[in-house]
Amino acid sequence: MIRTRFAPSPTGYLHVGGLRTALYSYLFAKNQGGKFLLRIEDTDRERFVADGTQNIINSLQWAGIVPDEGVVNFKLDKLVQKGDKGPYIQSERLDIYKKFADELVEAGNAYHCFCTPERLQELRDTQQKNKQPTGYDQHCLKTMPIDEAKKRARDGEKNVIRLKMPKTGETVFNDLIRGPVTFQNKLVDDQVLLKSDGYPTYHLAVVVDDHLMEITHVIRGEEWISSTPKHLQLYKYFGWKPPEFAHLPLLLNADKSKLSKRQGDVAVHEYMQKGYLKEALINFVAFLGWNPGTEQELFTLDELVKEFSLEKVNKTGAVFNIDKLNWFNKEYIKKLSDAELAGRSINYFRGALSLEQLKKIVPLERERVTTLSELPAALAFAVRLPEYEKEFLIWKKGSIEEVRKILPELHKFLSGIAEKKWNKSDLEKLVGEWVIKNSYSNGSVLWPMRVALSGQQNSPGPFEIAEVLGKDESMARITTALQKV
RNA sequence: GGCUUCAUCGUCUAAUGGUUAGGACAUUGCCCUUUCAAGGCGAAAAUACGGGUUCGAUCCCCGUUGGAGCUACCA
Repeated sequence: MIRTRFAPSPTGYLHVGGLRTALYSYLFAKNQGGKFLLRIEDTDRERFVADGTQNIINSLQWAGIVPDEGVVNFKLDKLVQKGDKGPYIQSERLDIYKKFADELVEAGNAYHCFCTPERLQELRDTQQKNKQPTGYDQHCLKTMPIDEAKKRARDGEKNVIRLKMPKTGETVFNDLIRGPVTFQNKLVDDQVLLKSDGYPTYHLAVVVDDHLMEITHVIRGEEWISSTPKHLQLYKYFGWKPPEFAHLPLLLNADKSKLSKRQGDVAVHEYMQKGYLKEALINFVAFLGWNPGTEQELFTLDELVKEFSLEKVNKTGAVFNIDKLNWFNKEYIKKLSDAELAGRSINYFRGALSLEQLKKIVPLERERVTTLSELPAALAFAVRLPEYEKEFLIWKKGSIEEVRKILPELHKFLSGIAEKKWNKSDLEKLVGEWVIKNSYSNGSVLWPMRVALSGQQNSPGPFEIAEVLGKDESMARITTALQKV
């Protein structure tokens, strides 16, 4: 049984890079008929963000990436966990990590270290100055008898537990995306496994949990490649079978650096609030580093599940290009029914319109907006006629005299049209015939009619507006125009 | 500095030891058109560089250059 996990750290809100990592893990698991779990890695108390976990869960839920196991929900101010391999929140597993760390020390595969941060910093500085690789020099291991170290630790002296990395040979692993990756063991640092505050570092916790939770495939960001030999060494020391690893290429800023807050929005909820559709964000993010090899570009989540494979994930970092996202969003807005569109955008209207009203007017602008949040401004003219200059009514090839002549005639003609014919196609036909009969040009009639109805120089066509507005409101707006000229 | 890794249009990408190097977004021209969109048809735009291997390399190998990641008691 394939089991993957997404294991974010609540040091902030879920960002789009994390969303993609979660998505790929989810897609792979689902494609293989496996399980996808969510684990919260909250071992960094300094950077802990109180509502981070909640935000991560909400964002994933919004996107439709639902974990089968682990932290599956946030309800009534409480995290909901599911599964028999929990807890799935690392801060609730401290005793487990402690036990395994002690086990390593007992076996001589890890050791207590009492070095001060100052000494460590100094060490790094001189190593770098001498063009040496950086890393702990095993000072405490070499200079302190094991029993003394254990005693001092037992007596409560502040210390950390470090991994005792073999200093010969090499560690090789076969990355599912990159192929074999090799490291010289002597260059791998004696990483801290258990911090002096009793919390594990990522390296210990991730190995222990992935093993205990029976994760078969670790799908994570490329930034973890260089610490993978440490993880592999831990599997070896514990005598556990390591999972497969797939390191995903990074998401990049326009300048090709690792995607960061500094250069625009990165949090999923920001896109949510701006009115990007989950379908668009998912589709877009899925295509950053993966494609099906065909020319199909629009994929639902289910279709992605069917098509996804790690073999088709590429190795190069991908720039997060908002123009492409915008295109996807427009495509998906076009696909929604009027009712769905109205439902998804109603919150942006802050109660100003009912769902029924919205359903009616939303077709006017659906092809003209990029995000849902643009809808209230775009549709304002349909709710209430804006103030406008009478010059707006003059077509570029026309004149005010022409408007003064035609508009009253048009008003008279329209008022004679029956309510039941007051719809886009009938109006188009009737007015069209009327224009021809009077030998007017389309523009000299349609332009002022459209401006009269919308109060704007740019807008949807006059007939669709007229239908949405209804006869009474339409006639009232044309009367307003008449008064202006 | 050290280690790891990557390299096709501006961006996301496809392709194969032999192609006019394909598509999408963006840009741009034309058409449609009362405006703005949408739509239709076009255009411009890429294999980083240098060596090999080969009858032939974008593709395989080596090097160079460039980018990125890591280099914490952060993940």
